[in-house]
Amino acid sequence: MKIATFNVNGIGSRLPVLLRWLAEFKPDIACLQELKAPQEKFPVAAIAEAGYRAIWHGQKSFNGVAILARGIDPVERRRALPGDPEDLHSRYIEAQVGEVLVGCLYLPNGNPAPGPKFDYKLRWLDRFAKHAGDLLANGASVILAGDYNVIPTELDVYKPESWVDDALFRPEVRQAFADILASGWTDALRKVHPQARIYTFWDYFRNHWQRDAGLRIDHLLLSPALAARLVAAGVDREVRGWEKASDHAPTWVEIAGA
DNA sequence: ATGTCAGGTCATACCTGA
Repeated sequence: MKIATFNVNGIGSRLPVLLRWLAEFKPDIACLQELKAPQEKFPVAAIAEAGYRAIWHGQKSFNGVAILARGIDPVERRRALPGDPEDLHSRYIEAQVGEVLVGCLYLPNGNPAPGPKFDYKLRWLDRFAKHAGDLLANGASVILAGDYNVIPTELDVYKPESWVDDALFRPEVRQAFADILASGWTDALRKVHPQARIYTFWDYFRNHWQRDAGLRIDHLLLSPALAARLVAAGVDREVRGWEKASDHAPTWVEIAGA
């Protein structure tokens, strides 16, 4: 079973890229972020035509997350992170998909740091860590996949020194991510490729894609029950080179059985 | 500071968010 995460950067203008990726790479489950579309503008018919059923949480202008599953209904469990009813950003959705519980997240970018946006990122990370801990408690097969906006280590950025003041690489943020891993979650890409330089995002500035000046910020975290069945993980890099590409590439894991 | 996208609006030129 292949489970992927893909920050599409606008599902409206990026629909041809999304449909081509689904057709060519055929993930069983796909977590999408940055729909940048209100709830009623989600292209449910085109996605159904491609063979996927979906749940989504849209928002005007920015944010927005979705879970797609091929030939099976995602059964929604929640459409917000617990802990702050006043947080109205569409950044988290969770569903049971067959035997796997799937959490799809779009963690706040947090720039500029310091500032209120960075404070919001740290609060969101704290709420996420608590929820991740709750999900671990019952031993279920859980995956938390999405755009974390976290560069975990120096191996995950083309030029660490130019990112030291960025909200994606600040020590508090890296520590929060490391604490989540230490609590029992497995960073699937890093588990399969311990030393490799792997990027999932190349911004549109300064020919970063052409220079392979990227970041690894899209992550798939596995609970112990799923980590035990991890057989492969990777990035569909070529998608970043397609016409009208998102600035992120789809990132995936292969789980044995099912 | 720069750079390039998408989506939005006191709309065909700027704003935010990334």
